[in-house]
Amino acid sequence: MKIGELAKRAGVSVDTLRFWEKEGLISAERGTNGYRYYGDDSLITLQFILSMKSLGFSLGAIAELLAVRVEKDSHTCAEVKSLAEAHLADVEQRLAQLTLIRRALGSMINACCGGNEAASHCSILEALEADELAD
Amino acid sequence: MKIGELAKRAGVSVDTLRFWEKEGLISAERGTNGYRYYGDDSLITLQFILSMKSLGFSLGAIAELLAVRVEKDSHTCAEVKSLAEAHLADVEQRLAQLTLIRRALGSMINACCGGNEAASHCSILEALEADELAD
DNA sequence: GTTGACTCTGGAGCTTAGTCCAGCGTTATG
DNA sequence: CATAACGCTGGACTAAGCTCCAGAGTCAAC
Repeated sequence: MKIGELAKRAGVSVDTLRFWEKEGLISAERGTNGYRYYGDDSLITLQFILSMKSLGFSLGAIAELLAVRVEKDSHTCAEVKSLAEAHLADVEQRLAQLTLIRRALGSMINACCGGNEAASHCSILEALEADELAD
Repeated sequence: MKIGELAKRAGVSVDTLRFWEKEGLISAERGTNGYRYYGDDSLITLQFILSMKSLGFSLGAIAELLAVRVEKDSHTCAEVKSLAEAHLADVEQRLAQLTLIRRALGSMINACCGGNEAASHCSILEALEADELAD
């Protein structure tokens, strides 16, 4: 498929796709006309990129994770493993933080009557502190 | 405490603190000399901001969550509750995505021998797809 | 075979989130 | 009481990550 269709299917702009290519996140076959042509696998890559981005990973970090596939044979297993382990530690930490925030938001929602009264005792910080103490 | 001490304790620059104040994330008492003075609660706010930032939330979204406390009486419980519910849905989605990525990284690490061989079969995308199928 | 939609490259411009002065006032220490 | 360290404001600058042209070629449909 051409860039326009891929962009539409992935929900990003063609400019973004060309930018991500320049940054080394995606790649494309080129026709004799100079056009970029993509397969369905590109869509999966894009969904992964969008996920990672929404989680606050930088394009550089995403490229690093993706690069392993592209440059398979130039990386040793040891390199890949330690890279993956570093990213896993990062992911674990984010999960722990998100879990705390989820609990705090849950506490706020529970404590909050939801009516038309002034929300005098609803604060994410108070909920976070209460939750952390409740451990 | 003054801005320099708060910055040091929170691990951010004084410029950043002044910028965040301008953006409505934090506030400070002012002395007659014009200096900003902070209490210990500011440190908790800053830790929350740093957590949220590392998870990819924009300053705007963080300000929105924090604003509830500051403007307590001008928000109804209903407003606060629906805001919190929207953010909770967002957090749940991030948790789900992170959990998938954690599993994929775990699979990569398991599959990867860790030796000096070429890493021909180690890819985050392959691991993700394998994991999703394995459900 | 021309019109309109699509693609290309290169470069300028924009937003977010800071970072870094300059020029000046304030505070603390020897 | 000098001087170094700290604080203030306003504004310029930066990096990341897009976004938007201009100018030119390509393709598809009528």
